[in-house]
This record gives sequence, C-alpha cells and structure tokens, in this order.
Amino acid sequence: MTMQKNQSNPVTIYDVAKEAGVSDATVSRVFNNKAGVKEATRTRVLNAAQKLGYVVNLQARSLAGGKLNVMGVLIPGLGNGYIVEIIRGIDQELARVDYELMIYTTHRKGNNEASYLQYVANGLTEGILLVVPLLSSEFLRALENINYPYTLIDAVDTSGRSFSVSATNWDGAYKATEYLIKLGHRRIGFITGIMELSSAKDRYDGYITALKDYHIPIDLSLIVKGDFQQDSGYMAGQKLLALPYPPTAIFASNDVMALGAMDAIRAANLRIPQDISVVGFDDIPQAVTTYPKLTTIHQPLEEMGRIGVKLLLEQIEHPENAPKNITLATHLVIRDSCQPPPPKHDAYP
Amino acid sequence: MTMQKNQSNPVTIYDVAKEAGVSDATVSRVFNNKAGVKEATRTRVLNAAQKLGYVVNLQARSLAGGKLNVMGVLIPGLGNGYIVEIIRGIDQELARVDYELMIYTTHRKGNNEASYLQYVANGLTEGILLVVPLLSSEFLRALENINYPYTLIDAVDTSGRSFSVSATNWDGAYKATEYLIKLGHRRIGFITGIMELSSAKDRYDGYITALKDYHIPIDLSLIVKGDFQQDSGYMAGQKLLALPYPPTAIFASNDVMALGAMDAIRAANLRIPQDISVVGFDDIPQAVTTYPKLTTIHQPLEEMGRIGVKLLLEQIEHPENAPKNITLATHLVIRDSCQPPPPKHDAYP
DNA sequence: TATTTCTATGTAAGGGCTTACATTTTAAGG
DNA sequence: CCTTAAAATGTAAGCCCTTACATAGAAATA
Repeated sequence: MTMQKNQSNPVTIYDVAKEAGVSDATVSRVFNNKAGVKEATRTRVLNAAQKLGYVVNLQARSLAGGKLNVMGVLIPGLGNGYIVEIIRGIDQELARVDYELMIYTTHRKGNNEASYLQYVANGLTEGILLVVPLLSSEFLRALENINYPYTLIDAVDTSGRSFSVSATNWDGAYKATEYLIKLGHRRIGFITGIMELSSAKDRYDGYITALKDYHIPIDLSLIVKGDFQQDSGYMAGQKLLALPYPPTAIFASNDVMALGAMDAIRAANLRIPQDISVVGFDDIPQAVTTYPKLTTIHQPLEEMGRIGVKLLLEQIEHPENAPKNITLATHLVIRDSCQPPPPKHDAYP
Repeated sequence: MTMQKNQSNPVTIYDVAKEAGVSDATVSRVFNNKAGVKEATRTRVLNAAQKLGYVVNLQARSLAGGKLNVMGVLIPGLGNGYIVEIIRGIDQELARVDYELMIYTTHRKGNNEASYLQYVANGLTEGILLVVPLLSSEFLRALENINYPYTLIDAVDTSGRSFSVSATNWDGAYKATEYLIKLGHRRIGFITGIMELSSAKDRYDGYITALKDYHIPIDLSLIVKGDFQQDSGYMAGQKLLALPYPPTAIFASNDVMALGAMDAIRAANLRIPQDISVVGFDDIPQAVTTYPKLTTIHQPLEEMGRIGVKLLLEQIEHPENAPKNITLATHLVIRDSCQPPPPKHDAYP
C-alpha cells in the first residue's frame, strides 16, 4: 500500500498533487494547515496522500523555511540518573508541543565542548538545551558568538546573557544540614562536589552557613573532596570514618556519592542510620531503591527539563525577549537514612 | 567573529566561495573531502570558512543527496535503567562512526506505535533502531511495509525479515534457577514479566525447565504475575510471602521487580539473604547500589546497543544483505542477595 | 611549439518543500 | 446577468547543498 521505492519515502508532494488533481502548493497548504483551502479539496488531498503513503520530508520543509520541530540537547553523557531525569522532563514537554529530540553527547568529542557547540547549530535543530554543568570560560565565549537559541539547564551564566533554569542549591544544602543539626548531630561530615561548578559551591556554602547559624564550629577535617561520582563518595566515606572523631552524620553533595558513602559505612561494619546518618542531594530514582531508603534534598529535575524546553520555545518564538533565569525550589525528603546520633557520640572532644 | 545573522547559521557555501575566490562547487568538494582540489585552494577555502564561521547545513546536504549521519532510536520511554543502558551502548558506537542520535519515544503517540513508525521515516534519519519490546502484529505489519533500514533490539521478528539483536533469555533464567537449586532451595518463587513478550516467556520457560531437570515439582502458587515494574514486584513479593509455605528464594524476571520484591521482604521483617534469597535479571546499574547487592543475570545491554548500530549500518551500506539475528550470551553475576535456605525451611510439606 | 591527456575548477540542474505573487473561480452586490 | 471583491488555487522562485557535465589550465608527449 505504501509505495516506497528505497530508503526513505520517495513519495513527494508532487505525487500527491497529481493524484489529487491539484498543485503542489495546495498540498503544502493542506499539510501545513493553512487557511484558504476548500474543505473538499483538503479531503481529496488527504485521501491521495493516504493512498500513496506520503510522509512529509522534514529536511526539505525546513530548508524551505518551514518549521522543523526538533530540539537538541547537549549532555556530557548518559552517565548518571541525574541527567536521565532531566531528559525525561524534556521529553514530556517536547511531546506536548510536538517536537522531536536530538541527543548530542559531548564525551564524543573529548573536552572540546566549545567547538562542538558550533557544530550543533548545523541546521538539524531549532534550538539547543545545554546540560553541561561545567561551564568553562571557553564554552561561555562560544555561547556568546553562537547566536542560536539555547538554554542552560542546571547552570547559570552570571553574565545574564543566557536563558537558564536552575535550583536552589544553597538553600537545599542549608536545609539538609539544619535537619541533621536538629536531629542532634554536631559532627557532620560533608562530601563536596566538583568545586568548579557553582552548584557544588553553593551546596558547600549552604552547609557552612547552617553550621555557623547554629554555632557549630567548622572542622575542616570533616570536609572531604568528592567529584560527584560514586567512587569518590566511597573513598570520602572511608576517610571520614577513619577520623579520630568520626562524624555521626554525612551529607554528600549528591545522591550518587551518598550511595558510595553508604557502601563505605557498611564496609566498616557500621549501621545506617543507627550508627551514622547520611543524606544526599538530587533525589534520583535510586534513592528509594537503596536500603535504607535515602533521605535527600529533592531537586525538581524533571521540572527543570520541562521548563528548559519552555524557555527555549520562548526564544524561538520571541527572539526579542530578554534572557531570564528561573530558579526552582529544592526540598528535603525524609526517608530512612537519618536518625539522632547514638548517645556515646554525643560528647564532643 | 562568526558572522551569523539570526537563528541557525546564515553563512552559506556561497559566502565562503566568494571569500575564497572560488566557486561553490569547490567549497563543497573541500568539505566533502573529495579528491581533485589543489592543496593551495583547499587551505584557502578552509581559511575562508574558518573566518566566516561556516558550518555545513546538514539538511541541505542531505536533501542534495549527501550523507546525513543521523540514526534514530524508537523507545517506549526513558522509564527504566534497562533502556538507558542500551542507549548508552548505542551512543558509544555512534560516536565511533560519527553519527548523531535522534530519540523518539512512543509514549507520546499513545499506543499508536505502528503509525509512528511511518512518521519516523521522515527524512531526519538514515535508519532506525527499534527498542520496542512488545511487537504487536500491527507493528510487525508496519515494519513490512516500511522499506526503511531498521533493526530490532532485544526483540526478534520470527518471520526472519528483520535484523535484530537479542540475548539468551531462556538460558539466563535456567542458570539463575539452577544456581538457587544448587544452593539448596526447593521452593523458588517466580515473578513473571509481561508474558506477551517473548523475553518474558523465555525466562519463564527457563525457570520451569530447570525445575524439571532437577526433579522439583512445579507449584503454581509460587508463580506470580508481574509486569516488569517495581510495584508489581512488590505486590508479587507480598503474595509470595503470604503463602502457607512461602518460598525460600525469589527469582524475578527483571531487576526492577526484584527490587520491589526486596522491599516487600523487608516490609515483612525478613532478612535478605538470611531468610530469603532473591535474584533478578538484567543487571542494571542499580543492582549494585541496593543493599544487599543484587545477584542477577547479566544481559549485555550496552553491547546490544552497540551491535544494533552495527547491524543498522550494515543495512545502510549494503541494502542487499540478508537479515540476521545476533544472540548475545547472558551470565549469572553472583553478589550478596542469595545464600542457602535457612534449615527450618528445608522440610517440604 | 602543437597536440593530447590529465587535473583543477566552474556551471547548472536538481532535491522536496514553502510562500509571495499572479491568476482563476466563486460568491456577493447591483 | 454583469461587476467587484473575496476566496481558492496555481506559478515560480528560492532554501543550501551535491554532482554530472563542461571548460579551462597544466603537464606530458610528440
């Protein structure tokens, strides 16, 4: 029934026009839902198209100035649940507005993200969502020159030239720390993220500020570096546990590291949360599949994806609009990985 | 420096040609690495392009008969880790051959996968990878008519008309069951997948056959229906535990359900694996972040993705090649969720 | 140097579509 | 029924490339 010859669909608008006895322009009008086509003609065209198995060639349409309805998303990789959550949100919103999604992973081109950006503006998409946590200055510069609609997801360009969505990292970290303090913890270990990222920095600051606000002295030995990967969480956990006065709670800058820390804790034969509490950040799906279920700061990842799409759409439709940043709230999700510290630890040396 | 005007890159091949003082055809030749361009001319063109910030418009290239280097992948959604793993493999291989990836999620169009298939062949991709576990007959029919390169991942078209990659589901299930039997288990609960899927069916058959081979009577009350989702695993687990003679081990048709079952077991205040063992199927990343770490059947998900890409490429390059199915081996990964059954359970009523 | 043979480059025709503008048809008004 | 305006349809140019074919220039042969 579909009369295709070879790869892709060789049935063109002309074939349909001939079949329906109209001009190609009319067929185009029908498929673009333009006004001014008689109802009878419209159905005749539709029938002809149906019969021949016509499918619009999006390339040609786009070349000729029509809409493509494809957005791109640039991500470092499918590495962790965090990014997948964002993409899920993007996908949801894209479905609503009937766009397709093109995925570009930067790891392909090594660290050459900046030049990849240029490449990405090659005509296959109408705009691009950037989920690249680490905004190098080179990348930022490339962004300036690109003159192509884009929005940053979970990153902000302090120059104010970019559309972006992000979350209240500082606030979330503050709340997490405060929660532990209110449970009675005084020695709270902290595993940092990659401190070049503003999100990591903000979380660190939130932790510090909460400590200060509650007059808890800051002990640098309780702060250990991580890189957002599970392994670093494990190693940081080990380091923390090896301390002369180990913490009674650990706050990791993201869930994946929290998972690593939990492994380290169990490897040391300690119980969670009886012996030591842990809280994460992100609330990735895995946070509920661990045991005990992880108490963490929820980031509205899906929503960030959805809003990213909306912002990009806004730019495509109103290029004149001024850039804006939307900041989404984070909140504490209490599950099973925290409780007050065991009494013996209460004494602070 | 890049002299772009508006959305997308308005610098064309003509601009570059003018700048370099050559014809547009020559510029095209340079960018397509065609032979017969003097070295001096080539560098002149490259410099001009560099200066103007020229980026090829892939749409136009493709329309004009050039290569696009984009593959599509049709998936039900980003739902579970299983699909993400496959995509990761696809992405890896695509990077090697320098293709881009377009993602189509079917949930967008409701259950109308078959017609979506038609749409997907719209010129934006050169071929499509199908990760649609549930091959409806309607879908299969659509496949016949599509005349567009595609390959099935983790599904086989028994008609032999399609290229496909899959894994040894039967074999994996057999091995999992056998492992439990050898540990001493006699009452082994089984949580099925969606039995319309051949993979679910094969796993079921593997379980049954292993039991028979070891002369263990089949108890239908130990077999409970699941749908590959976590919730169904939880409920199935509850059901199994509520039995007068509950199983000493549970084998779930996939990891996600195994996770659900583990929750149910803990909710019943039983320990894993001391009181009850559990094994899953798939080996998704989460299998190692649960506690205890899940013993499971490893499916080479990433490799399936990679091979899917290779098969698709083969079709694109050699349309005359006959369809083939590649079956990958699964294997048991022993972690911490199994041990011999507690003695008290040894007595079989 | 004249002739032949390559090699390097240019010319022009699409590829499938959209859209401004031209033309025809239809409906409305007189 | 004729005129006029509005609605429907057609014509043709152009989007940015690739590529067969034509042409000019360089190298090789006689």
